[in-house]
Amino acid sequence: MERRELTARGKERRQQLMAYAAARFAEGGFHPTSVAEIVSGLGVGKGVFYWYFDSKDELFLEILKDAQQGLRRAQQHAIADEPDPMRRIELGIRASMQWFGENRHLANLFQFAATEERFAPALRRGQEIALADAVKHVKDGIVQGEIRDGEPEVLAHAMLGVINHLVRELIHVRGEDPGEVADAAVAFCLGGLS
Amino acid sequence: MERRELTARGKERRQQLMAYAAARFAEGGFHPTSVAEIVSGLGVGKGVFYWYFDSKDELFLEILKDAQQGLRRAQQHAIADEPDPMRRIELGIRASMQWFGENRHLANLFQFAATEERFAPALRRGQEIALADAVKHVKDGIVQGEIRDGEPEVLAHAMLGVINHLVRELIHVRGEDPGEVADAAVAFCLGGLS
DNA sequence: GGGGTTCTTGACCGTACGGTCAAGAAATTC
DNA sequence: GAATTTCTTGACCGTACGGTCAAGAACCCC
Repeated sequence: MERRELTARGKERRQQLMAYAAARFAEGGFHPTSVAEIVSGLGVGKGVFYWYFDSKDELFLEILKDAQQGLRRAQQHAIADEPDPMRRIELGIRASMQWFGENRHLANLFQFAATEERFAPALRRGQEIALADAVKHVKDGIVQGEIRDGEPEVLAHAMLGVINHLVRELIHVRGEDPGEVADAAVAFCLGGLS
Repeated sequence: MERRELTARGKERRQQLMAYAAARFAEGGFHPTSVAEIVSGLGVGKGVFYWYFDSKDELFLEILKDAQQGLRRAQQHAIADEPDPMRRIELGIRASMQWFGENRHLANLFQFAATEERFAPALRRGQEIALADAVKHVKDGIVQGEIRDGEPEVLAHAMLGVINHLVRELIHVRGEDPGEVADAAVAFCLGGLS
């Protein structure tokens, strides 16, 4: 979609729309949250929405992309200076938990995106990247003999499953501390890998 | 909702509607799949739908309840005669994978249900039961010294996370064999617990 | 085969939604 | 300060949806 250039003011509006819409989507669901609801909640006219986005779907995809980028950036930043694969895995898990702790509502959006065909491909693209990162570390760990031999992709998927689920159930629903949940996730995953 | 008595023929129709709707919801999403689409796909009039269900929402909740019951029944049946907690956990995992292998599309419905406030409570009720089952086995395992000390609920959640994610990504998306995926899940979970 | 019940039809209704657009306000540029 | 571009308004449009209902078909029981 050909996106026109925006001024600084315009970029801010765009961010405002995305942030507010993300919160509403996470709380009430994508479909039940109407465009009218989003703009009226922000006190602006409907035209504003369609000035910045071509459609409601496009907005959702942009939110999704932003979120995935943010999460990945947090992970990369956390493990940047760590050479040991096991430690990298641990730091990655902790960074993910931390990030989700600060962006609780986005877990809901990822979850929803997986359930609709038109959003699933976009979600998958981001997940493939996260998976590839994890797989690399697992392979390194196998080479070093710290991880039992097994299909690295399956092991990596298992870790993602633990992280996703604990984020949802313990951090998002039960409001537990991301640091403590991360301790449990790290212990479980490292045990599961060895 | 006061449900009237149904004849054998009526019960069959009801099942037919639920099965077909579940398949469509899983494939296209709950909201994008209209009632008109469901009935026309079955070659019946719209009145049939509203004879058996009060609303689209109620249908979804019934599908959800049925699915959760089916899964739990499969798990209970699998572990019925096994006294050892570790083996019970293993058999429970295998039974879950097996069941999801035969009901792939339902994983999507569970996923979606979690994202909308009006369905989340119903989903949660079923999950609490599954969690309680798992917690019991984990506690038994701790008593027996086969599982490291830790919050049983967190460990149980971690297992559910592994199962859910591997079902989605490996069985549903990649079409892998439930038995093999179960092997990996069991290995990862038992490692994570010990 | 008549009378009652269960089930089916599909046109119809009200509404709420995503999206458009002509008109104009603000900001920016010269 | 006029011209131009960026942004905003909100009434409006077409449509598709969930749900209703009067009418009737199918089935069942005596």
